[in-house]
Amino acid sequence: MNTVFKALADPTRRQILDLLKKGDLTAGEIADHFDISKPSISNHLNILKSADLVMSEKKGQYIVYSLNTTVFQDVITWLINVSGKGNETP
Amino acid sequence: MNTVFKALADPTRRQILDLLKKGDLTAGEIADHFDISKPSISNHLNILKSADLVMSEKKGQYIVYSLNTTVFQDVITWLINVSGKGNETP
DNA sequence: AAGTTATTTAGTTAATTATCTAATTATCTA
DNA sequence: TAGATAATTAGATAATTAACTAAATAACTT
Repeated sequence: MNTVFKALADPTRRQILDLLKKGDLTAGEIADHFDISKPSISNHLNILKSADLVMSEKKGQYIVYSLNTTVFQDVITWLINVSGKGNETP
Repeated sequence: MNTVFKALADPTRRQILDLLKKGDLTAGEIADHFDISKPSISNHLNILKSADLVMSEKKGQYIVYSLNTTVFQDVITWLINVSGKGNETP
């Protein structure tokens, strides 16, 4: 859970997720959207992958990244739980 | 928005939010739950306050902290948007 | 097989962050 | 008002993180 929050705490990584929302992309295509070196983007992708927020699949010479939407639900649940419920005066 | 994600990216701060979910607490009461110095907790509270995740109110000698639930909704919305919608092949 | 392209790994550096101790400010009580 | 308690601010240090360049790996093309 901490890994996920840490991964989400960087604006570049959130932008990457925003890009992938629109469709799958190769590592290179993702890097092209940023003014950051490819190795740095590679590192960000790794962090997102470790947090299970994205998946990667090798397609020949390319590596295609895509969103893994399942983990988001856990974060949403935590947030709803901490913010929404438990506030009723019993 | 970045401030909020950064604030949520620390386990101690998330624990503080979990505590406040159950009810308001003074800075000292919060610090008592942790093995960390009071100044460190004070710093964490400051970060949570800057992110508008908590509010503080001076009650005499004490400062009472409480959850500010409104900001959580923005984070939830972002997460739902990035994970849920936009995946339909149009 | 030699060269080119895509991506990652390794190693380094600079910036940020979490923590600590010590000192300060403010409030309460005897 | 003097002493005790609550919380913060200040300043220092250690750990983490984001970024870079250079090198390595893997797959495609001619």
